Amino acid sequence: MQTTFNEVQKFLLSGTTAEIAQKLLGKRLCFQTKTGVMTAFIVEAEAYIGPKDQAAHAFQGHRTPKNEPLYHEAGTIYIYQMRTQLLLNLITQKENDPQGVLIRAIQPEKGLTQFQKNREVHQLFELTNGPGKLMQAFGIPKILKGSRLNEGPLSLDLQNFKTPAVIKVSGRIGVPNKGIWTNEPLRYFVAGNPYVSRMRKRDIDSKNYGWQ
DNA sequence: GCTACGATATGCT
DNA sequence: GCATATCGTAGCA
Repeated sequence: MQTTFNEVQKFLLSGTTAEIAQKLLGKRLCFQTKTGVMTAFIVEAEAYIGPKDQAAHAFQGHRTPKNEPLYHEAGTIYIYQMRTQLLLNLITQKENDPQGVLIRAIQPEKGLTQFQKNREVHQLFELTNGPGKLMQAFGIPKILKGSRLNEGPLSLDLQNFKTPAVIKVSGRIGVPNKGIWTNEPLRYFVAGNPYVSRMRKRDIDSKNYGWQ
């Protein structure tokens, strides 16, 4: 049984964007490639709260072709390019309510060989512990910007998921000098999971990786 | 056209 | 921790 677009959309409308960012932890991302399917669990996500959020691309209703997908309905994929990296966002809320969740880190499950082929690293945990890194490891193309989840190669699986033992909260990364928005607790991650960005070695739960 | 700059990654100190 | 690589896009002329 596969998750449908309608189910994903319902899920992405089921609370505030901050709540959804939190609920996304442990959910499974699937990417269909020519050679097979690659899957990974979300371990870190940040919420961006629309026009009032100084750190969001839709701050003050800013709207251009570049961030247009932000204004689309829940379940739309928004890919932002920063320098040479791509960043993956899932749109939450209704049409014209530009909110979304930035996927910051994942834990690979199936297709690990393909992940490592796409992105060679010395340390395994370096593979997907950052927003640009995970896009490279997955090999997700920018063309998916503006398309919908579960209708193309990229889908969100709500049936097979893990449950975080402890969810931690912090201010968002890379958001300096933005008043209260710099420290607003809108970043959520699985405590102890080694794939979370900026995770300190001694905080890693090497037994369960932070899962229940 | 030209310029400034960003939700980063990496490598060096 | 801090500099810097390096690229698409917006904003303006």
